[in-house]
Amino acid sequence: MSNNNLIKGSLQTIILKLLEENERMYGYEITQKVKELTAGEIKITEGALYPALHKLEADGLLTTEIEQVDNRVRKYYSLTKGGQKEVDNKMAELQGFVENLQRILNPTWNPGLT
Amino acid sequence: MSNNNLIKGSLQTIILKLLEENERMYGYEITQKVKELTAGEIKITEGALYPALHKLEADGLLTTEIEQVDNRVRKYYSLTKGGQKEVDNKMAELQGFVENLQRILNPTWNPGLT
DNA sequence: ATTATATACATAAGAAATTTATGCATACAA
DNA sequence: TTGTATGCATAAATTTCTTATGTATATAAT
Repeated sequence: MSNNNLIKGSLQTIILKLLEENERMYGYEITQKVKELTAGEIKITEGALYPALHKLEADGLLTTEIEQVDNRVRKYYSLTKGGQKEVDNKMAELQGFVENLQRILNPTWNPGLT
Repeated sequence: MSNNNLIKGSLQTIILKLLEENERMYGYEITQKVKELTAGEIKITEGALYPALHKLEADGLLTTEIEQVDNRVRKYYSLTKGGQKEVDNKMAELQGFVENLQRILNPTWNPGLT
């Protein structure tokens, strides 16, 4: 994940959320999407992405379909029902953590502000 | 750090920021402060905290003073000049990361909103 | 007495998530 | 034939953390 040593542990959440929005995606597509959304500031490395995808699949949160496109193999991932539930859990967990972080780091910050 | 596998790498930022606000603190005090600020949701473990403090000191960002209080030893930490600069760097880095995370996870979110 | 909890430091073994490096394979441009 | 892009994958090493353990003092509970 680029030069950021921050927020290890959010990769699963990123994958799940992107798949909630996009129905199905393949690995390389995810790396490009993240790069695009963050103006190149966050780069997901293959060494982090593929093991994460395999784990989510092993945990029953994702399913795969393999397709041939232009003589190249693509492995599409999509959310299972369990995966769809897990998106909300992970998002709530992450949001809660970020709020706690704000309470620690930003003394003037108030969670009720709009 | 409690049951949160999220945000590994933010501990240094937390330590530096708390020391910017409090002039000087000792290890146990830091764990209690974080617990208090987050209503017990984030608990910094000793096994994470002390090695982190030692590393920050070794890197020249913190200095220490040992004192006896009620027959117990306390090791007070405070920011060096280098440490004071590093607070801003780490905070900017973390804020930038959180913004990028929002761009990925919250499609309707706009960084310019007030 | 002695057990538990709180304060206060520290280190070591193990687990988890990542980076870095490497490998295979196709397509296209220089 | 060299480099870049696409597309998958795994292994070694590193970082960062959890869990467990150890030392020590003080106080409250059993």
